[in-house]
Amino acid sequence: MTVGTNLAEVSALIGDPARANILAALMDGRALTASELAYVAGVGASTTSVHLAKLHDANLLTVVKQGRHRYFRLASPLVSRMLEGIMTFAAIGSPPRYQPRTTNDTAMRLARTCYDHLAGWLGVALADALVARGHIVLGDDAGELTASGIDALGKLGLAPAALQHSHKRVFCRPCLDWSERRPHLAGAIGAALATHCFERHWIEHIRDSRAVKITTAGRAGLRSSFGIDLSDRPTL
Amino acid sequence: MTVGTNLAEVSALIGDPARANILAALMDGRALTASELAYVAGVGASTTSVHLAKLHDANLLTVVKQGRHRYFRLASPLVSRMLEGIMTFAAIGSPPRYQPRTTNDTAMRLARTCYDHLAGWLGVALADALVARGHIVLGDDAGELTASGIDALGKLGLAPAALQHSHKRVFCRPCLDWSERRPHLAGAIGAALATHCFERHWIEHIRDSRAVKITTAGRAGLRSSFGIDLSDRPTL
DNA sequence: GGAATGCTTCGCCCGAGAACGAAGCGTTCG
DNA sequence: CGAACGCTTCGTTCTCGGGCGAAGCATTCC
Repeated sequence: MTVGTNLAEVSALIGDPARANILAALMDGRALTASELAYVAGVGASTTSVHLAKLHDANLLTVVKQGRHRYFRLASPLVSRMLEGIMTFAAIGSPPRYQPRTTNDTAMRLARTCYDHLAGWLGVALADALVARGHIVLGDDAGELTASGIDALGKLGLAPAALQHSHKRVFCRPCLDWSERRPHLAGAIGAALATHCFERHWIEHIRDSRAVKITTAGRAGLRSSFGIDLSDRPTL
Repeated sequence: MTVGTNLAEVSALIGDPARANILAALMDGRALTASELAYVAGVGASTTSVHLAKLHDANLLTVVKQGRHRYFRLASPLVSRMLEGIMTFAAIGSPPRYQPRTTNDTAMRLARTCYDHLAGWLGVALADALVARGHIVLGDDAGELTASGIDALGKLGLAPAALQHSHKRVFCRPCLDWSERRPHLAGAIGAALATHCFERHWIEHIRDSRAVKITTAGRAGLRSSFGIDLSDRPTL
């Protein structure tokens, strides 16, 4: 069976804990060096080298040499999607078993990027707020911006109507959040909202992570614009 | 790393050739018995039993007892999506290496179902035909039915306008075809087209497979309705 | 130039887990 | 009721591949 074979080969590649850690660390699209990846993988440099070679051979990673460093990154958005698909199942479809929380984990669960939009508690809260106010209607597979939504987001300077009719990209769709297990907003509108938050410095990237920090200005802005209350959330 | 661990566990589960064959065989949503799965897995009954138990424990499969048979099926659409994601990468992102073709493989590549819509050569040809005639505009991530498309599909009795404004489901989106490596049509419109073809007996399910057979009536109908020429395609 | 750094290659060890066959248990058929 | 069937459990074997450290090869720093 040629189909099953490829399925098995690729999955087996991801199925090693060290390699899975490497791939998870690269999920946000950054490029990391072999040494950094050895650290996140939790194994020695020599072992990591072998793993990276395999991932590279299978076209999961691309590599660029820079001086005496070798920077690895995910080879394509296809790889990200594949990994996100597996992680989503692992988080949602799998039995809710006890998982120790790390500090970084807490930050990731509060707010992080997912491709170009927001995920984590914040991402879900944002989606909830827009749905609660009748700005967005969300289905299982797609969503729709209502007239009041076009109006409200327009007042924030987002010009959603302009995005709405490009068919290059889905305008509004739910994206299952693996930590909250509920949908957040993806598609053009999700990206626009994330950009908006970054531009106003409501959120900032946390170094070496997909997690984002919610600034003081962000706490105020998210409350006044969307009614999102962060007072009972950890400051980190 | 709690995230990477789950990723690895799930992937390792899929990463065994026997289990991958089992999952691939269940991809179309049918339920198969343990014996049938033992056959597709290519291992003995006892070994299969262990594999099925693992897949079941991890919530990838559900099982229903019926007499002395145990029927297994994929536990949820989430599992299908995950597997489709991996298979897509395996087919597209991986190096184009030599793959021996089996008879069944040929049928699968000609026409098959992908969830509820059509894939394979036929699926891509259908998408191409609609795009070429200006009925559909396809982007990377979404697609749009044009006025001429609404008109043309309406004449076939599809009432696309009715489907278009339910936001429960994406109306039209491209879905990367792993055998053709080009997009076919998914979403509500893809499903409607597939249903249309089945209802008119243009295509029929092939027993024990996701592959579909194109009937003589189908060859005529696909040509007259969409200009799809199957004369140089194998009859099987 | 020499030392330090980053990464890879090699050889070895070792454990996890996939496979099988035999035996056991429950269901159905004649 | 006995036989056949479908599936699981058990015990054993054995292979694959991940792990490490030492050594080797680049590149860069001082």
